[in-house]
Amino acid sequence: MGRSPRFTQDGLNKGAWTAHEDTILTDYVKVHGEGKWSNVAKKTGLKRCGKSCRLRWMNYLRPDIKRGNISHDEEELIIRLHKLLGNRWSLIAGRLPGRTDNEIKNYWNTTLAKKEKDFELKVSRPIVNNNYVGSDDALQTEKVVVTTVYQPHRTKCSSTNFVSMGPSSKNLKMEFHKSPSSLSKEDDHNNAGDFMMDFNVEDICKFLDINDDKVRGDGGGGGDGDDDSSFLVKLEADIASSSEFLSLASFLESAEEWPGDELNISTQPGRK
DNA sequence: AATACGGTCAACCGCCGAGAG
DNA sequence: CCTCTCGGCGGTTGACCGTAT
Repeated sequence: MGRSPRFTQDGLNKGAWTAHEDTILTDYVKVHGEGKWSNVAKKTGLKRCGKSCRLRWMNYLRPDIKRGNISHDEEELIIRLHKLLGNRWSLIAGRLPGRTDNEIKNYWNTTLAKKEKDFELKVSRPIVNNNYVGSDDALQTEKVVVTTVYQPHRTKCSSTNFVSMGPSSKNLKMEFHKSPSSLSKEDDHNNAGDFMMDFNVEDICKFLDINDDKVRGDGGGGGDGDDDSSFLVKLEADIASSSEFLSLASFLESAEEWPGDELNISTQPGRK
């Protein structure tokens, strides 16, 4: 696999790594640790650029790398994460211990991309079936309403999920309620259509690609709710739809347990 | 047996952001 | 500020391999 060895004009080796080169690099990292990759060539005589050394270590030589086929569970998780995060392979890999972004990217491009459409329904349905009893049509109407468990009022049926978080919250518990208009009598009787989900603020921020300092407010800058207006606006704008909330729930449900601090959350009725 | 073809995956490339000077 | 270096990321390439023809 890979590429045959070849040399650049500046004498650097390119292409496939040899076992001898792997040994040199591994020994170097054992002594000096990761980082300072540009020093590897200087200190070991290895004719590889720093980037190549880093890549080889990260994608192949690291001792914690998991070998072998992607399991069914891992595959499902990749699909769900990709649905959420797109081609952000490093983030996806971060949720799969022992797997590298390169490996997941390759796996996606060679195997999963074709199946993507087939999987879309499968990904969303387990959550629907477990927690969100109702027809798929109800999901499409984007009438999920979000409140927190700490302020157990239900917002009025709205098309916008609007949530504010206190400055030190790390986890965010949300209750998802099917909108009253889409609940059948039987659903209502069984409290079906409601489910609760834990969210981690950092992940929400990663998901939304925003700075979580704005949420926590520790060390100055963030402050209380009033200072977070920009965050709230973005949150409202970016994950207003129920489908995205469900996707986020799906993602975090599949992640490991989050260490939870006491929450400091309030909700506001949806606006729109 | 020879060839073509498509899948796989290690490795490279170019871009970008952070941090140091 | 500006420049430079480094590390990280996603996209792409290309050698290898198995299978079909």
